[in-house]
Amino acid sequence: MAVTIADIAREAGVSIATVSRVINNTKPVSSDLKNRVFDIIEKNNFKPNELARGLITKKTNIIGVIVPDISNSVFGALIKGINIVCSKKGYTLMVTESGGDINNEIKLLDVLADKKIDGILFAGINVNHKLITEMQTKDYPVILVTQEASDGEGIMDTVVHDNIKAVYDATKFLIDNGHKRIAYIGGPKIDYSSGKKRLKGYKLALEDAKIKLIDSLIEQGEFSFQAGYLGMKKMYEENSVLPTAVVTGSDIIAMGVIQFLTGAGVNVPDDISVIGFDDLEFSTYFKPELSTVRISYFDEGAIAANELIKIIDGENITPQTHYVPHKIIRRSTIKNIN
Amino acid sequence: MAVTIADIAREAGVSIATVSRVINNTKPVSSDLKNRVFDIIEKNNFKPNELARGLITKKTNIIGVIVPDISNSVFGALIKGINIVCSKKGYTLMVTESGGDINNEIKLLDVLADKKIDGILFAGINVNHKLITEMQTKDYPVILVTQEASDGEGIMDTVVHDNIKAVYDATKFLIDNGHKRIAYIGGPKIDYSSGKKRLKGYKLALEDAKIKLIDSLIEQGEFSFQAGYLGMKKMYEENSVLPTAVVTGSDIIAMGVIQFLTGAGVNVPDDISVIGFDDLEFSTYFKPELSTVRISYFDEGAIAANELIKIIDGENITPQTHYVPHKIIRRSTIKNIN
DNA sequence: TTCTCCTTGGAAAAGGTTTTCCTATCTGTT
DNA sequence: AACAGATAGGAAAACCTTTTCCAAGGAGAA
Repeated sequence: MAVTIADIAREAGVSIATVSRVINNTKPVSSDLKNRVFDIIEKNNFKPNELARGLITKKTNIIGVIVPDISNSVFGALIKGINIVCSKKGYTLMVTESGGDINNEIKLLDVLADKKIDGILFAGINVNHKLITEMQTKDYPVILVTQEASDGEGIMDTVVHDNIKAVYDATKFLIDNGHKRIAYIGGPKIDYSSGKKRLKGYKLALEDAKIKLIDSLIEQGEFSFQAGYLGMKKMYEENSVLPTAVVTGSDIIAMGVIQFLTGAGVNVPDDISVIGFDDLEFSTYFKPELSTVRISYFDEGAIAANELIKIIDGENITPQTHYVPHKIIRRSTIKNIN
Repeated sequence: MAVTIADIAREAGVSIATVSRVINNTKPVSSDLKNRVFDIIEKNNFKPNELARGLITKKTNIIGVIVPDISNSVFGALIKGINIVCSKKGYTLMVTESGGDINNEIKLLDVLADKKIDGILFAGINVNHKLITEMQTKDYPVILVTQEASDGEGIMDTVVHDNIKAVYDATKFLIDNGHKRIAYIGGPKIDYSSGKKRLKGYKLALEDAKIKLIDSLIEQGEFSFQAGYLGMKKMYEENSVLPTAVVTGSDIIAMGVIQFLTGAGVNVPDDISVIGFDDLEFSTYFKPELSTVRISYFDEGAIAANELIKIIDGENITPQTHYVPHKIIRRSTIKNIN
């Protein structure tokens, strides 16, 4: 049988209340007594039962995390960032996987609620209105990370990278390197998804540079190697004149694109330049080494966790969107054709 | 205020005990009454407080996970496998990261105990005697995964791949392809670590094929790209006659090896064949496509989780080591020189 | 000296369940 | 008709804390 606070109280010859006060330092106790109690606690290796404690304090020091895919390295980095700050501040993580399915996400919101978590960090694929209203009925704080809410700006506290700006910068980087005929192969066209935002960044950059948009130079599909390969293949077959550069929605897509190109006898970067997105650890090892937009999902996680803990601690914070900076990383897949 | 079981009892005009029985189906209740209570529960969206419940049943339906590195894709796959079966069986995961540090691991064992988890899945780097004894003082079951205990075979229930056999097979595969001068570049030489086991598999295979061991063809270091690169570099510089094939301790190491080789003008696989270990998703995208030993960390996680839940459910299981099968995957980095 | 206020500590309620005893009713058997 | 045994439900203890309310004693002020 585990030792309880009552055992300590008995052995110290004081009341249970006093022991509790010593532990939590919640009311003055004479230092003599305090030391005696501490010694007895130490000796018996007593640890307060966190279930009993949570039952009354309504705090568990557990933070829930919902991600679409645990084994995806993007979310691996995110969770690592979250964990670094949470563990430092005495929180433990409850990690769940939604598969990106909204019904699953809603269910997980409840599963975690039942565990009495203190708050949730939510990484969704498509954070739509239904999801938002669902979150707002809960009695714990939720912070969006990785992905903004589809509408209702300013309602949810959010930590993301600026998808529009990032792809804008990537595209502009290619333009600055002399490219004019620039293709885009990106993620799915779900409303308000990051895929859509990234496409917008691409369009904006072309617009600002007064470059005309060519529909046949835009492909959208999954965030996968396969989709990159197929997207590039389609574009290759349907266009008599190829682009000189392609902006992609992720490193994985970029790799698929390059795979096709190389197989088709098109040299990267001599014939076509390619830029990825994310900067996976692996992108350095890829041949040719992938130029990309570096996103620190680790930082996103850390910042979001910090923000959530502030809210849990009762700081009154007005919801806002925090942008974590991105950075263009030049490696071997971009050629300056100026 | 959340609705409690007392509220339901009052509204139904029955005792709290009855409501509890209806919920848990723990004693016969007339079906009329049962339906009435269920309706009221539904209407009020009542969910039993899991803290209060856990306090008395001593069960939380939480499983703790300890891994060295959350963002490492090996552990990502492991956790995904664990989660698939746990979530299906009504358990939620509490994931923690140890950094592979033993003191941290010991601390986490307690942190999770304080959360009253029902059991732990432990993936360590070096599961030594100290750790084992520590685990055995706890009042929850622990299953080792990914990594066996250093000594005391048969004490801990364990789910791993057979490191010795896997590298043995990899080495033998090269031998069968006509190679005789085979190098090994693997993980660190910590006692009882997987690195050491893999080296043993390599040695055994050579021995069985009556091939003499050459010390200068063995390098051990971190499980990293860098270490692979440097290990191969050292070997390249110190040996006047190069190996025709190299067995590596991981895909990442293999990539480092190939990177160096390619840079030094040595062609893979024409001049030197290389085999990796793990079969990361990425190894297909690597150029040349990496031959490797496929380990399913996903399966390891799933099997281990199943095993743990059995134990939690009270099945009396004698500790044993479960081996999940591996598989040689031939891609483009091995040449048959027969 | 008397009164007030602060300090230290205890008793018991509260938090929300499950479970152990009981009791009363009903069914079926002889 | 009488009795055993099954069935249905309630009261209260138990799980282990924190916290509220109260009391006693001591210090300082008038």
